[in-house]
This record gives sequence, C-alpha cells and structure tokens, in this order.
Amino acid sequence: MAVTIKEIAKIANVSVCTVSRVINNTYPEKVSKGTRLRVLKVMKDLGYRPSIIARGLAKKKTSLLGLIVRDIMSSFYPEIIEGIEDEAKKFDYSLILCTTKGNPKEEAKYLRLLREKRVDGIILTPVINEQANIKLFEELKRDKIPLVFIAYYLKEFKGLYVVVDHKLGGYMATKHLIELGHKRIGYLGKENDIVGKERAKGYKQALFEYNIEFNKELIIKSGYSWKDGYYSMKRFLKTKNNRPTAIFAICDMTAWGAMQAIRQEGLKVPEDIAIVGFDDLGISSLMEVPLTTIAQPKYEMGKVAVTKLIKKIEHKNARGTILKPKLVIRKSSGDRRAF
Amino acid sequence: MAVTIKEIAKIANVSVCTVSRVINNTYPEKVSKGTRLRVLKVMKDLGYRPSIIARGLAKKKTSLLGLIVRDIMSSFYPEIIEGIEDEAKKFDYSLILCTTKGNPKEEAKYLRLLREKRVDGIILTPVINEQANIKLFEELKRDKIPLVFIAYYLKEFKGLYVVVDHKLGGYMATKHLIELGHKRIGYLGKENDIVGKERAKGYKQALFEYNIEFNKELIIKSGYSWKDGYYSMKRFLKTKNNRPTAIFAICDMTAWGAMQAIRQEGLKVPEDIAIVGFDDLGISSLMEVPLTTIAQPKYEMGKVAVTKLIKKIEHKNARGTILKPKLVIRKSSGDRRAF
DNA sequence: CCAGTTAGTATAAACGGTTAACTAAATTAT
DNA sequence: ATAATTTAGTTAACCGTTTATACTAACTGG
Repeated sequence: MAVTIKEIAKIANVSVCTVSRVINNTYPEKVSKGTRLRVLKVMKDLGYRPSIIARGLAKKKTSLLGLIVRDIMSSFYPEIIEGIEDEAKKFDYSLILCTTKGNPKEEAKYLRLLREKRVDGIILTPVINEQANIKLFEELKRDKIPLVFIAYYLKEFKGLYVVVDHKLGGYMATKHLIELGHKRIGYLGKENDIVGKERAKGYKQALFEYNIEFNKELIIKSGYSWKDGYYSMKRFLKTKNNRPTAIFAICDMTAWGAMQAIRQEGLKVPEDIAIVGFDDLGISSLMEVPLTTIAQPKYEMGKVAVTKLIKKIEHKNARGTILKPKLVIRKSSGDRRAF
Repeated sequence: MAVTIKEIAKIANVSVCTVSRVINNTYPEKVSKGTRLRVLKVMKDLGYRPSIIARGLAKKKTSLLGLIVRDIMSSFYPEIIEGIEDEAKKFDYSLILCTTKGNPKEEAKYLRLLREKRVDGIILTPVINEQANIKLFEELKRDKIPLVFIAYYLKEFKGLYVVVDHKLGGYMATKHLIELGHKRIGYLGKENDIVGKERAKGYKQALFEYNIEFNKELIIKSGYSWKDGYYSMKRFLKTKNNRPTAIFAICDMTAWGAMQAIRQEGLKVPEDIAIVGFDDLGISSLMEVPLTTIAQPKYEMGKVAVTKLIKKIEHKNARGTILKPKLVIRKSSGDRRAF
C-alpha cells in the first residue's frame, strides 16, 4: 500500500542499501552528494515514510512503550500520563495505553499483549495488594523488557519504581493541622492497603511527636472515592457526637465527599471542621472552598519514570526513586495564609 | 531475546509452518492432534509469545490504532478515551496515545509518526479552526489508513466523524432556562469557532422560538477554561448593572469559573443567577451546587468511533454520525425537580 | 605499468512471522 | 495390485527494513 524502500531504490536507480543509508544517514561518507540528493528527491516526491515496524523487526526495537494504569477517568492519572507522554516524545517513543480498572486479570492480559507487541519497556501502576502477576513480571525480565512501577510498587518484585513518600505525606498533613491548633484530628480512609497503611502511619507519627494521644474513635473507615468519603462522613457525623475539629482525608476525592457531607449536616469548612486531602487533583483548587492538600508531584513522577525506563532500555544503571510530597495550603484547612 | 517460532519448531521437531498453523489454528485439519499437542506443550514450556510486529509485517496489519486528542488533563477526553479503549479491546486493537495540546504542529508530527508506525486506523480530535493538516489527511487516505474525527470535525475534509449536535445542545440548554421562566438569559462563551458558533446558534434559535428578543448585551465573551469563565463573568458583573437572571455557559469548566465569580460578588446560584453548562464532566455532579448541563455522550462517542473505524478497516461501509446531547437537570438551574 | 587504496554502490542474509505450492505416506476406491 | 485421494507435513518466497560483506571503478604511489 504505502511506498517502500524498494520502489524508491528502483526509481532513483540505486540499491535499497543506498536508500537505507540516505534515510538513516549512516556512513554518510559512503554516499555521494549527487546520489543522496537524487534519493532524497524521489523520497519526497513519493511521500515516502519508512515502516517502523519493518525497521523494528530488523533492529529489534519498536520505539513503543507500554503504559498500564488503573484508569484514566480519575483525575489522578492524566497528569502522570502527561508527564510520561511529554518525556517519551523527546526520545521518540510512543505510548500504548492500557487501563486495568484495578482488575488483575486485565493487568495480566495487557502484560502479555505488550510482550507480544515487543514494546521496548513498560510503565505500570500495579493493581495493589495483588501478587498474582509476579510471574508475568519475571517473564518480562527474562525477555529483557524493562519495567518501572509508578505511583505504587510491589515489594514482592524488586525492580525500578517511582513513588511518593506516602508516610511523609500523612505526617505533613497531620502536622499542618496540629500546628493550626487542632487536637482532635480524624483520619478518614483505609488502613489495610499499602497506600492507606503508609499515610495512616504518618498521621500517627505526627500525633505521637506532638504528644497527642492516638484515639481509635477518630479513625473513620473510608475508601478512595467521593461516595466513600461522603457516606462514611455522613454516617460518622450522625452517630458520633464527639466530632473531630479537623480531618485528614486519604485522598482529595474522599475529602470532597466528606466536605459535602459536612455541609449537609449544617457545619462549615474550615470553621467547624478543617480538612486536608491528599493528591492535589486539578479541580481541588477550583471548588468553592479550595482544598488544602498534600500534592503528589504527578507530572514529575511520569517524567522520571520515563527517564529511568529509557536508561534501563539503553542498558544504563537506574534505581528506584521516592519523591517528596508537598503541602499545598488552601482554604479548607483554615490557615490564614490561604486567605 | 524472546523465544521465536523457529526454536519452537526445532524443539518440537516440526517445521515453522506447522507451528504457525498451530498458533493461528489455520487449516486445523492439516495438523494431527498429536503434533498439535506436542507443539502446544513446547510453546507453553518456553513461554512463547508470537511477535505481533513480525506478524504485522507479513500480514500488513499491526492491530494498532492511533488516538490523537487535544489533551488528557481536561476531564472531557478521558471518558471518550475510555469508550474507545473498551471497544478497541474487544477487537484486540491497542491504542497509541498522542496529545496535541491544540498545536497543529504537534498534530502534524503525530500524524506522520502514526503513518510510520503503520497503525491500522486513526481516531482524531482535530485541532479546530486549522486546515493546515488537510494535506496530511489526504496522504493517509492515499495509504488507505482510515481516519475518524471525534468530538469535532473539519468540513474541509470529508471523512468519517462522530460528533454531538452542538446546536441542538445550545437550544436545549436555553429552552430549559426559558421554561423555568427566565427572559434575560446570557450566553457565556465564544462565537468564532466551530463549536461555539453552533452552540450560540442553538441559544439564539431557542430565544427566537419563544419570542424573546436577542440582546447583544447579554453575550459575554469567554473561552473554554475555568479561568476564562471566572474572569469574564467577574468583569461583566462589575461593569454591567443590568445583569441576566440566567446564564448558558459554553462548557462546564467555564460555568464553574463563572459560578465562583458570581458567588464572590455576593450573589447566589441558582437563586440570583441560574446557570447551565455543556459537556457534563464527571465532577459537575459532585460540587456543592451540582451543575445542570448538556451532557455529551462521551463514552458512547468513543465506542461508536471505534466501531466505525473498524468497519472502515475491514472495508465495510460506514458513515458519519451526529449523536444527540442530553439535558441533565441539577441544582444550578433552579429547577425544582432537582431538589 | 601494476599493486594497493579508497570511494561509492550492490548483494544477500538476517529479523520473525505467514502462506501458497509442493511432497510423501497412508488410506480408499477400482 | 494399482490408481486416486486424503492426511500430515515441508519448502521456500515474501513482508520492508538493516547491515556485513563483496564488488568495481578510479585514483595513488612506487
């Protein structure tokens, strides 16, 4: 269908080898100027585009990177993906997008698929709390397809990763509230998955450092969604009368749900209950009461992941990185500096 | 690096052709059960994965689809992409993700790249108001790489498309406000690009049908971002004293920005100013005052685009589709049904 | 004037699959 | 017993590149 190197060669009256040399500028001294110009002209006239897939076969390099994320609808991943894409583009890699929806079966399917597509490397947010696919990771290793975990990593499989320090983030959020004078600080979130566990650890550490006794009553179980935050908070406010003056929510979405619940109970944020989230989603700065939150350097995470992956592809050394989160002060925590 | 068909053949003591037949189950009658089982076993033992890129070269099919969107950070595209991905997966196509950031140069670059990668088809949200790349579209046509426009289309290039009826949407939004009793309805948005023009047309048509005189003073120029909406509205409220009782905003982000401006002027939504947006972004239902909006069937748009593209790839007939938008009533327009 | 360089180009074997055409052995029909 | 057919498999060309090697003039130096 498309024009091939052979046709170019025939029309320019040279061999395919010469054409290839012109295209890639290999051994430039081996092609005379006249020939080069003639070939170039034919290529242009015919609108020739080399087939990267044929080249890939010959060079064992596809310039394709696999990207497996949980989903793309949550506002968390797009920023990471943007970082990845921008950086990958610089090195002429394209991205194959795969979303797992948190389903390890899908993850497995895509891992196999990407192997078949002979991608040069894979960036992956693993389905958390699942070691089901460790075997597949090993197979990738055998095939020498580098892999880097992003956002989360599995301690069961040692490999490259780029993550944020969740514990430190939880610590920073809680410390911020403590320094604003709060003593009764609730934790709204999970404690039984890798991420929740770490963030809760930071929360407890901050309490400990400031000599505030940990109070189990102030742990409000909640998942990561808006609904989780909303209903958990609502139920809590309706049943307990001894409410906290501040909340550290496991993530921004949860925080937003909680804020809606708080408002519906006739309470005000931050006056009655201050609140801090985690992630710093784009919208978190745009709501009526902008959310104080622990920002994950999402864009940078993506960028760094690509850098590391490419290093690995080029057989250079690379190591895992833990990035520092950042406290972003807005109105929801009631800090005067935000007004 | 990875195991090849040749190694399988050697170990199973058959020819590569036989192995290929086992893999693809072509001419199943030409491989005896014993041989098939033996080959299958060797494949499994060695963890063999066929190279789709080698296969692609032989079959002239990569099972790759190019996806070029404006960006991935705005909440608009992810839902479309999800529709695309889910549907593509059903047919074993993978997606190469490309974002243009509205830059025609980037679009051109990616169009070329995707051609080089020999994708089987391309889905594209074209950079609007730009015909710079028409030539590239023509080249794709020549190479028989099918293309479908999604969300917007360029009338300069006739080809497949899946879009929403923007004019109808504008009409529905305005009609909704009129039926709630509003007479002074503002339009907040652009009128000089394809999309804005259509939405504004619908707005005017509704006014006309209900015998409300069009008032130029109620057109508030604004772009598509939160900031655009915020500053345009703020400026308008500060300078004009004859304010509208309702606003039809060109998109949800603009509407959110406007709402913030309205609140900061001490006015209430929907009591003082009712507001209707366009798009129905995920967050629009989660804010303190949920937004009434014209929903674009984003997920479906993605799905349909893939369906059409695959039809075209398989040389079946396919035509452009205009989907109907849907009015989603929430609190911001002040309709009692939403309370 | 001829061997040795060198510049410029061609040849052909990969890369990892698919597939049309062919073949040998076993089975069936005559 | 022989021819025809079926079954199970092989061979080899091809897809569009890259690249090591080979080749051929023209040029250089002795």
